[in-house]
Amino acid sequence: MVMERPVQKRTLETRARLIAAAEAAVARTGFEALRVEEIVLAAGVAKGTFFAHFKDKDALMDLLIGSRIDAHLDAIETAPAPRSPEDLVDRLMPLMTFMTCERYVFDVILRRSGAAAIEDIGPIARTFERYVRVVSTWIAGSTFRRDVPPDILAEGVQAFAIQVMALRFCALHVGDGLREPLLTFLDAWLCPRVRPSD
Amino acid sequence: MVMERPVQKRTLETRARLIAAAEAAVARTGFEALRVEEIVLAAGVAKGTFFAHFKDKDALMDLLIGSRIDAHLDAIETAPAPRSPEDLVDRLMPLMTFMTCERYVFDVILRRSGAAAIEDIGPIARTFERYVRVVSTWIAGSTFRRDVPPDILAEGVQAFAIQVMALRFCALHVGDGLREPLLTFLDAWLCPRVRPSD
DNA sequence: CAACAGATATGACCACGGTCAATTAAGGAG
DNA sequence: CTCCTTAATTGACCGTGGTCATATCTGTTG
Repeated sequence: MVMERPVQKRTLETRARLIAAAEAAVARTGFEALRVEEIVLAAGVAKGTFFAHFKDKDALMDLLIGSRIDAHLDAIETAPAPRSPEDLVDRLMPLMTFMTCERYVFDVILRRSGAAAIEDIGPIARTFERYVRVVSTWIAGSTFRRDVPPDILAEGVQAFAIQVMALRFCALHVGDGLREPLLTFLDAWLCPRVRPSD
Repeated sequence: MVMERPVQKRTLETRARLIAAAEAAVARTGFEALRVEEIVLAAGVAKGTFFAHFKDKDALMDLLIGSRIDAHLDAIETAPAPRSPEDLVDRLMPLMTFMTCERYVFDVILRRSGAAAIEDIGPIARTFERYVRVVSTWIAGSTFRRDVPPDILAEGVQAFAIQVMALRFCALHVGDGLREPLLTFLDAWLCPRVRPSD
């Protein structure tokens, strides 16, 4: 007879130990310096066990980074509709600051923001959908332009945010903050001031 | 006495052989499957020699991919100003198709599009500047909106192009072409139709 | 309880990018 | 031509992510 076995308690414990060890290591040395070896040693399991729980190192990163992004979204999603592009930028700033805390983190985010197959859509990819949903809702309740649907506008906001973050790691533009350039784009995107005769 | 020695002929030959071997391998199996070992064997040099010529594997990829992007830009830069967003999309399509020919290629492009230090700005990063310059020139000669400077508009075009290409590798949107979604964005970006009273 | 089946864990092993002290070639000076 | 300095090349070696056949554990069934 076919028996569907529930996940063993042991499994959850091991997984929790791995994640805890990883978080601790990140807190100590940041994301980039994280080594699978290090996690496995701290968690007291064999290397192979790590890969029984996570498809690869990126999958763990996805989880850790994704949960931080989610925390940022939790903090802002219930905010009222922004009154201006400045408002919008203010809300997005903490998230963007986190996303650019390390070059490596930003790379992982880009790599994981879209998944090749439905079955391996990871936490980060989900946060990207959520991001668009949140921003779209804000825009729907705002006084920004109405000639384009809110979800398209929201995707545009995401595109500009990524553009600006990428610029931050570019030698030519380093030192420029995130805020000012993003504001330039969002102002033009959300509040176009073309003359009607044009 | 201080003698500045010119680069030896041998060096150029070795470098040329490495690049030729790499190009041949790419033609055979694509970018992703490229192995340093393979290149080095085909070129008849030791592994260490490879890294004497290229900082790392990514640097070679940067070169190969960058030169292809440049070829695409060569082909379109002298075109006259686009009359419509459709026109603009048409011109950008071949380049975008190349950039998304392999997931790995797109990843390299993203990773290399900005350089951490001035001294290691690579070919791809340069093509990104060139891209913006070309599009900016087009826009300056077009009938698109005038309330935002052409170079900002051009950077926006780049941001949307990247957004759309990223979407292409996303399971949820696979199958959507590049053209239609990009057109949606560029229409809203370049030809906003807000009512003056808004 | 014993026997069993499937889920978990193990660690030796591999693939591949990258390093570096040692070696060899190039070509100018005498 | 020989000597000498610097550039170029070599390949054994390393770090790290990832695999997989084997061993162990767990909960179930009779």
